[in-house]
Amino acid sequence: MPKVSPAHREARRQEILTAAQACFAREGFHRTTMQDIQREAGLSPGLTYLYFASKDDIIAAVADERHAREWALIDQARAQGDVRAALHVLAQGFFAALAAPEERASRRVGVQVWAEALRDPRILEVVRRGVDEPRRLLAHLLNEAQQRHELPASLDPDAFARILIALFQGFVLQQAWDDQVDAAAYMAAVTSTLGALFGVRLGE
Amino acid sequence: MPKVSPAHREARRQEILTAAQACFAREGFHRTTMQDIQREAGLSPGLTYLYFASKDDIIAAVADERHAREWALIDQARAQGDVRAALHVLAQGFFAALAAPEERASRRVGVQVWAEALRDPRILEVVRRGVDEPRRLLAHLLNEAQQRHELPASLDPDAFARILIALFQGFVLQQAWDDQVDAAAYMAAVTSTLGALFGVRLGE
Amino acid sequence: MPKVSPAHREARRQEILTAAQACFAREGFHRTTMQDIQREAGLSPGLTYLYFASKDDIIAAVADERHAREWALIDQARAQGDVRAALHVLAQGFFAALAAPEERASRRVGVQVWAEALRDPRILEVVRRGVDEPRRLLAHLLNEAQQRHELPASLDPDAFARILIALFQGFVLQQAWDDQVDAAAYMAAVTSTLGALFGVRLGE
Amino acid sequence: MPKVSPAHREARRQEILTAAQACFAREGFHRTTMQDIQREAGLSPGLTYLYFASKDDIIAAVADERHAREWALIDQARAQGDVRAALHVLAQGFFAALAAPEERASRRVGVQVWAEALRDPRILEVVRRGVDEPRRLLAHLLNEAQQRHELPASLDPDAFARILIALFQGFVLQQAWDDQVDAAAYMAAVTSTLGALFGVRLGE
DNA sequence: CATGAATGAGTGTTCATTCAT
DNA sequence: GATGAATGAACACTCATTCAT
Repeated sequence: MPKVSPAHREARRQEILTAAQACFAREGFHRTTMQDIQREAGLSPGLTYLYFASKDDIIAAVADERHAREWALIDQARAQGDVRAALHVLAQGFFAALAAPEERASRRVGVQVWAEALRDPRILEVVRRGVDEPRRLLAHLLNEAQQRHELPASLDPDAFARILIALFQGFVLQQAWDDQVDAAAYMAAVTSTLGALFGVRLGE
Repeated sequence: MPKVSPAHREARRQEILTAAQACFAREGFHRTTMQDIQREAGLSPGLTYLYFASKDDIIAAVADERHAREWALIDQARAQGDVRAALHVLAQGFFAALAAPEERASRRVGVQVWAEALRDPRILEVVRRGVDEPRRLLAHLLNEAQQRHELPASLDPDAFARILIALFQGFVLQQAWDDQVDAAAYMAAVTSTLGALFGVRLGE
Repeated sequence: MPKVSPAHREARRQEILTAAQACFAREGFHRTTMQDIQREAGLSPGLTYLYFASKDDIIAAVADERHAREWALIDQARAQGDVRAALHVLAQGFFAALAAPEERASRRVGVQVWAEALRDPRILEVVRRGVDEPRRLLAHLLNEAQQRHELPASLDPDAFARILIALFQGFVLQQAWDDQVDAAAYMAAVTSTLGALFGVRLGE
Repeated sequence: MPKVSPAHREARRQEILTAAQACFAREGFHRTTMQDIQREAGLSPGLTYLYFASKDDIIAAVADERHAREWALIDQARAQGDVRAALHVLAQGFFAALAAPEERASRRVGVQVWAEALRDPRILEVVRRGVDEPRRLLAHLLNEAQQRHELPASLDPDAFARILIALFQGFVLQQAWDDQVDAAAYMAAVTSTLGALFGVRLGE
């Protein structure tokens, strides 16, 4: 039987993750020390280890967190009856994340997670699922669109899903390196480019 | 008067960078120790420091290296008299890099460089130039294509250049996480997507 | 709330300083490694750094320590109502330090501190205060003695204070180089030399 | 048979020692690297080792050099027929060294040599001879002065010789720490203090 | 549960010295 | 003789993690 309520435990866990994400955004995973995180969270070293077994665990948990909203979005898209509506939900959701200034720190951490995935298999797993899940949904949706002749039949749905994801990822990178990038102009260009294929404005 | 020829010096420098890149691809920047690099290169610790002042210097040099081929490509593209030919050179060049299996290690390092740019201003500089230079060239070429009515006039050339770069970057990421991704299918999808805009097959 | 009492902390600090002084006396500042100090103190490397930020910090603290007893002596002398009594306290105190065999290690470290002062401004500060404070007090006392006609009025009190200090410093050096030097004979000679000026035996 | 003339060899040796002393005065023995000395002297690393077997050898040689002038002075004093004249030569010689601003660097190195003597037996030897030789000469001269009743018979000549040397050493220290010290005032005070014993002005 | 003092293997880097040329 | 590239042991210091309290 836990000595603290599950709610309290979860709140503590979140405190640590929030503190960690703040540190990671500022200094990166490897320049951030456990002590940094502990100081930021106002917790003792020992306590941290009651919630996470290692620093790598915290990194993995932060990576996980980052994808939580994406999962929600995927589910929401899946719930739409209509292909077009589903695509709309996805487009809106992902590009909203790109435009929101308050997500900047989170996006910076995201880029680091992408690199970390190359070294830590657990994080690779997280990242892969973060790509594969939307990709499968998108491929499914695109396939349906093809069957309705809203999209050229010659297009490979899976490859095209990768394109849509790349358009998101690439912009996250470019924006991480330069705050001044015009997100709206990018989205408009994406919309009109894809519109040429769909005969529809996706981003609206 | 130096005891070793500049050519020998340069060869040594390359040995170190090659060894470093191999280590970085395997273990990442931060899990790679200087000793790892020295062992891989078969050189003593002291010698390494006659060529690079610090580990960060090596990382920066590796980042630089990675962009050298891109610069060459850019120059080659610029040298083409024809917009279409120039775009063709760029498309071929970048996507060839995506498909080549022997570039895998290099691409993995590239992803890490992207993350490192968020922490080291010198690397940010390198990465930014690596994006800005192609972007400007692309925007210029796209603009010319518009004036020849080969591309819709409504398209923002700069934003569209970012799209092309994102298509490259996103695929690098997806491929870094999963070897099995079908590069040819991706390129075909990109080609046909853009072809809808251009009325031309770029990737051929 | 600290887990260890301030008293324990201070004891630990002293352990480190004592160990450091022992090493420094044997091997000098620069041949002594942090590992030497840690081994001598029986402490782990990490712990050392919870008490001192750097090796230089330890050296500075050791230098400081060395002057602590001198300050106490100065204060004690200042507290004397009588010039003669004050001079007596100083003379006794300083020359007692010269004669005590158990202070040998400390005196050896002292000589090194004198040299280190030429390189480390923080130590220069410590050393300067260690000279200036006694000098000012001595000059003041000598001046008073002059006003009582116990000392020739022609004597420059400040310069004479420097002489008294030099007599101490020079002997510390000579003794550091050769254990066999006869401290008692030196003190007797100093006493009779100065006695010729004062018409009084200082060192008794 | 040497490949270079002895004169050339000696000149080279001097170049190295001069460069070393300059470095030592600036940075101290331990912060000065062999490379610093080599750069200052404009010589290659290998060449340095044809003249000195180690860095410690250079330090020892620099220490030796520092005493060369003192030996000359001692010899000059010994050559005087008259005790008073001999003391005069010594007093003039040593105190001239204290006042000369161009000797500042040399005096700074001297203080470091004093500390180094505690660690390196070879340097201890040099330093000891640098003290013992003058001390014996002074003791001898003072003894003669006593026999002429120019000095109280009760004075221990050897201890008094140590006093004279201490007056020199102490001032070297005080001056090394503070350029602004008034050398003339110090010498005047020494002169009048000792004059009370001798009934003669030594420093003039 | 919570603390924070303590650990110690490991890090990037330096530098006196050597030796093939 | 002279060079300077090369060596590698040693250094000060860090930090993820543990565990007695």
